[in-house]
Amino acid sequence: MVEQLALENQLCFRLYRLNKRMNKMYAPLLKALGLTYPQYLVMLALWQMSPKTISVKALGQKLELDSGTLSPLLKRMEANGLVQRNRSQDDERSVFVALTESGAALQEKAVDIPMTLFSQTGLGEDEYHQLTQQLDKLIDSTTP
Amino acid sequence: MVEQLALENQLCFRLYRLNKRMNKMYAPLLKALGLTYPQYLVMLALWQMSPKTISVKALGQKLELDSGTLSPLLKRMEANGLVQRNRSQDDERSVFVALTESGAALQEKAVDIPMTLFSQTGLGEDEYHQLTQQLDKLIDSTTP
DNA sequence: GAAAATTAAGTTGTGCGCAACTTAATTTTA
DNA sequence: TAAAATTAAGTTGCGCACAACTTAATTTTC
Repeated sequence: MVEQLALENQLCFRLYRLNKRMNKMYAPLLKALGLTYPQYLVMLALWQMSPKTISVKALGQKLELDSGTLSPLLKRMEANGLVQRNRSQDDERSVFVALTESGAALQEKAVDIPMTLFSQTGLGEDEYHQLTQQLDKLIDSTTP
Repeated sequence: MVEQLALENQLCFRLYRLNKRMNKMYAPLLKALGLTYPQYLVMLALWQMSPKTISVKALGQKLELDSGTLSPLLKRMEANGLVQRNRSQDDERSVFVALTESGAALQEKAVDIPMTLFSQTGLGEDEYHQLTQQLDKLIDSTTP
């Protein structure tokens, strides 16, 4: 057996498992808000820029998702009353996404989520910041 | 805006993006072998223990996947001639997964993948090992 | 040793995630 | 300015990933 092919030695497998575990830690908290994890990311983006709106294109660049993922996802979020979609007047190819009132109001119920999750990781501040730095380095070196 | 809710400050978002980018870096290499990324993980597990076989249950524990994911995935892999599935004689509830000849032979074409990917990250040995240590720490603190 | 509980694999339904494609609007180019 | 190229969103098809459930086999309990 080639050691490099061992499952435990794969960086990608670590990221794969961690990402799934994170998802499972978020799931119960987000379910209480009626959100899936990628929908939560959309809400984070919209809360952050509210009351400004953002095009599907720009949202896709922020979240690194294409229209094949975003279009149906945003449709579901609109059906759930979280966002509204409006075609741009300037350029009728573009669609802008805006928070509804209840979508904006949901932020209140979400403010504690990051701290709750941070506590659940059991990491110290230092370890946390070290890790984010390391991840940023790798993210930079894999710019799409 | 609450700073903690900012998209850029989320550890989970870093992991989410990195995991997706990793997948996209692997995709073309794996496509040449007729594998998807999770199928590659199954092959890594099987190559590592070959010629011993493994139950679907144990494979699921290794990869942190449940039967809802593994059953159809293994069925596709069997249809592609990579693995065989056999119900255990001892316990007819269990199914054991074994490499076919061509599945085992595929390892030769995969040996260079880890090194190729490592090169593409542009990370040094030190950075790489620091990162894996950090990730292991977090993985440990989120044991399912 | 028969009923109850547990276990392993598989099925169903939903939501991503993306490649490949379509449609319609806008921009570029000749 | 008319044709060609580009762009934005959406659709289709496929493969995960998982919750919730079903089925069948085994183990536990009384």
